[in-house]
Amino acid sequence: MFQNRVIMLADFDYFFAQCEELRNPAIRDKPVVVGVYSGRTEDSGAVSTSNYIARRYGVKSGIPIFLAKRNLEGTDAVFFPVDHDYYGQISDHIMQILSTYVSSFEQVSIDEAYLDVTLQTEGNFEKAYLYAQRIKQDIKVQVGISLTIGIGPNKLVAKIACDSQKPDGLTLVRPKEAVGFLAPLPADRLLGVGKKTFVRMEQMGIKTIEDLAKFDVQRLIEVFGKTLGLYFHNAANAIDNEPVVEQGDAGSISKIGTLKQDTRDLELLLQKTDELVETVYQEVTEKGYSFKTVSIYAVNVDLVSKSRSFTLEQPVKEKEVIKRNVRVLLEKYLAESSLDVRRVGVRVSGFRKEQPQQKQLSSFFG
DNA sequence: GTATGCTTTCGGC
DNA sequence: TTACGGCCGAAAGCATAC
Repeated sequence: MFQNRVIMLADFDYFFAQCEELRNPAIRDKPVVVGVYSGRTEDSGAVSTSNYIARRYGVKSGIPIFLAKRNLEGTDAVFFPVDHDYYGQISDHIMQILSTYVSSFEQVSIDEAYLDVTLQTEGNFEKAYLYAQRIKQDIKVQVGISLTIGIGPNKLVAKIACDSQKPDGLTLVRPKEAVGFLAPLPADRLLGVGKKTFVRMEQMGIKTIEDLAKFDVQRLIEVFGKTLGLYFHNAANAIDNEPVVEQGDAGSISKIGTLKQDTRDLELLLQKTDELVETVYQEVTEKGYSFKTVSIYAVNVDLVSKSRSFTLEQPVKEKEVIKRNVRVLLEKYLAESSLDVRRVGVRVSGFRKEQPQQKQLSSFFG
């Protein structure tokens, strides 16, 4: 029908902090910091998001809250604890509006979504640019939130286009421009290229996406295997056929909590994990899942995190199975470590949806 | 030999 | 003399299956 797809990535700007600005517009010209408070001491916790004014003071996602306070001393900065329910409501509202603009929609997180607007724009990138302006304006008027949109011929290019200019950005990369747009960027900007892979690539003389695009495919396949080698070659040449599709449910459910005080006492740890198991189990049950893998997670006093997991032969759905395995995994972990634990977590994954009946099987045999 | 699955760690938000 | 969340999927490195 059309020569190319038109894909957008919409990313809500500094989302949690912008939600707080929306709730209380008087703070818009102040540094705004949203953090997760662990409850241990007054300022124990970490920054989740901050607005761009706070970022000028080096206050960004992940740093300790007390450090953020220190950096912002003498300013009229305001701090908030995360209010996930409120941000979720605003996110749902925006997502609902966005989804009316597209033929395919894929929410990737609370503040990001891919839009396939090929039909709506008739495959025309000039129309797409105007269309994106309209979408941004509509969200601004209806919800009061600004967002950044990247437009490209596929998800890969749309994502990198989006990253290139924010907040309140709109970046268009036409099909003809895509290869040149990616060319100067470091190869690790591609999904699938982590630290180790990037080092291996550098050793092969590959630093930029352009280097990767020009590299002999056969040799890429020899080094990284057929699947990855071909994927790298295509991605570097701005070829990506991943469709925009509604995401299924998450692949894992986990709960993590910070202990009142550090300990390596099994029973004290179990007190905390039992609480976490209750919440995890409730969610798993609501979704009607069976699960195959149980994991524990521990952050030691040195802030290094460790995990242990166990996969069952068959999917099961009993709370007792989680509890039993959490105990075994904690025992195993404590035997291997000598440090006190600061935070613990429980994770279950490997979900199967409960099959209420076996109708599907008949077609398989029929 | 390549694909898939499992475990642990990493990193983005 | 420090200091620091909670989640998720991706990445990495093996082991085993096909």
